[in-house]
Amino acid sequence: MHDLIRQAEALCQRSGMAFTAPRRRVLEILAASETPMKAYDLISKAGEGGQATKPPTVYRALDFLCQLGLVHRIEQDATFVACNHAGHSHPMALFVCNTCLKATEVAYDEVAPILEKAAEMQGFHLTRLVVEGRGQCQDCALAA
Amino acid sequence: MHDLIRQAEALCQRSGMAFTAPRRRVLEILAASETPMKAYDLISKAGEGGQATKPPTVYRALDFLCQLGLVHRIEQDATFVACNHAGHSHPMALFVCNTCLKATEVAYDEVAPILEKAAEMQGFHLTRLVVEGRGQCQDCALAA
DNA sequence: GTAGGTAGTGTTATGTAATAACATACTAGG
DNA sequence: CCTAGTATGTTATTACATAACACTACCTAC
Repeated sequence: MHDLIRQAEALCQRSGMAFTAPRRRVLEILAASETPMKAYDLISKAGEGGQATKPPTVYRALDFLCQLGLVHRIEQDATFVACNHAGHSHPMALFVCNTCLKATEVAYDEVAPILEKAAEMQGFHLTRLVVEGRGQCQDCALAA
Repeated sequence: MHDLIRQAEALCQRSGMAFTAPRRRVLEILAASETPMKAYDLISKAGEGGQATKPPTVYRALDFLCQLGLVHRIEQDATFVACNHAGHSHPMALFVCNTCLKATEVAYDEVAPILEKAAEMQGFHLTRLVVEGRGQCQDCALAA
């Protein structure tokens, strides 16, 4: 979990971007969370202790972290989750458990080319692909 | 386009559901639109002419139509689009053109099993799958 | 060193998306 | 009838996201 912060620092330094206080704060909170978080939970959490934190501050940090691939936005429910496989942004699907709400990352390297091909057959050229799922994770299946 | 309305009527009758005025109105507007629409555009459009239409009315209609597979919600940007392949809700991806904003539906029957398998390998059991893309459609590629 | 550009943050205000909660109407079965 | 089920109407509010502008820090070219 502190790994992620160090990775972020390294990544920023390499690409000449600033790993500023609000960006660090947002990433720390997300990294510490078991489950994906909603933006406004993040905002109020970020405001605890220190000075009040307003929406644009957090949204800007989130945009930055998403671009670097350190954080993913889950479109289905507008939540954000820290990425384990940080840095190298290869295509991955996010599957969210309906019970415990934890997100599981699954690589879909095999699938991406197929979808790209299917799109090209209709003349459509893909630049971004979102693959998300819902269901039940292993732990919750065993617990049931 | 009126096909879609007739299909909806038939589908509702078969399953004993009511194809009521607001549901029809929302589907008509979506069917007439070239591109996916945002909810509040729908709301104001639905309110033109007749009596004012409030958000819950439209959202309820959208929920209904989505469940029947007559309409799809595009999670990336919270828009709604009428479904050409209505009724039989086989898995399909929605690819949205960044230029003309039109949505193209692409079946991914081949891909779904692969993703399900990849998920199962991590003990995750899928109940819902979202596949969405962004890029450039054929028409816009040719026009460029 | 200082003028000007770039990148980032702080702050106010507002726009946009979605739903809770409750009242009302229609309709089919007993 | 009347009542259970289904759907709509209405008010209000909650949640998600960004526009616009002021300010600071830093860097670099003259």
